[in-house]
Amino acid sequence: MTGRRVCSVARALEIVGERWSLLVLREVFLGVRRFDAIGAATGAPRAVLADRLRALVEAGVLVRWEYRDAGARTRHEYRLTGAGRALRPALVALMQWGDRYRPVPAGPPLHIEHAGCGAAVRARLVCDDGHVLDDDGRELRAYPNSAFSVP
Amino acid sequence: MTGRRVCSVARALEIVGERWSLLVLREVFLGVRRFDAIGAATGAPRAVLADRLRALVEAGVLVRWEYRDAGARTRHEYRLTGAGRALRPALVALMQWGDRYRPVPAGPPLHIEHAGCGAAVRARLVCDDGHVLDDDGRELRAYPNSAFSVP
DNA sequence: AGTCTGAGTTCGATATACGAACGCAGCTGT
DNA sequence: ACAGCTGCGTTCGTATATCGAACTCAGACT
Repeated sequence: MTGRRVCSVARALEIVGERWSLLVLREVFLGVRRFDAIGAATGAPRAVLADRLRALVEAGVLVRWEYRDAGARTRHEYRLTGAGRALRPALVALMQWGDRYRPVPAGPPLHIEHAGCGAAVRARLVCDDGHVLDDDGRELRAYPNSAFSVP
Repeated sequence: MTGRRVCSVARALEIVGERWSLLVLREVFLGVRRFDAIGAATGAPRAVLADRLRALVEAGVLVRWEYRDAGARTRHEYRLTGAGRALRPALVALMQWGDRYRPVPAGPPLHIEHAGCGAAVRARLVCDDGHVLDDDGRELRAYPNSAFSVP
């Protein structure tokens, strides 16, 4: 047994597993950074949105950035930190799963490509020797860390 | 604006975004397939677990598989479908984020490597021409599908 | 007959989510 | 100066979900 809070997926989901959190992050990735705009794009209730943004800032995934448009008062916007940007592969993986297994008639709403060569980009498993693995997971081997063995 | 249910991440999260769903799936990936075992490993309350398993089966991510141990009555276990296995990159991406940004003193609880070469495996963005992208996303270009433009 | 086990259901208490309404600060036009 | 607008939240009352513990049920074993 892997235990409860020992699981890394569980620790990640403590931050981004709340309802709306990942949708908020998706909008920030797309450049939507202001409270009302994020609310409109995701549909999250305002109170929940305020709570999620607070939690994401506290978790170090977003920062509240002060800015001022010409002739306007000081406002805030939310920007990704390094930890936030590191969530991109997870978000892309979920996006492509949605595109494939929950498609909409008009096709994928967002297309992502490699700026260098223009080819479509996907989240895949890659080993540190550079081999790109098959999606069926047959080339994969998983070892539990022995420090977590059941006593 | 990208709209609400138009977002592919949102459609994916309708299935796997409920509390416990991804943790249940992680256990099934690790070979934990029976109700009580999944419950013990995740800590999910039994009623919620029953509900999630039902939803995941209905969504085509798991199947309820009938089996019989020698001298025992018919039982059920939950197995991944193709759609379920396709969630592996998302799960690995979340796992490595948790390992990196929410580490535990003893180190990563699970190590994943390439069976062929033994090198560590990570979820990364790869284009269809085989280029592995940097994690900072600077090599990335995203286009909204014009069919979704605001009228 | 009685016990054990795996796989859920049921139940009352608590926590979260929901949408609508309200608050507030500071700019802008009059 | 003063009303109005806007961006960004907070408050409120209700609906829904989650929680842990207790209960059920079927079939095999003793």
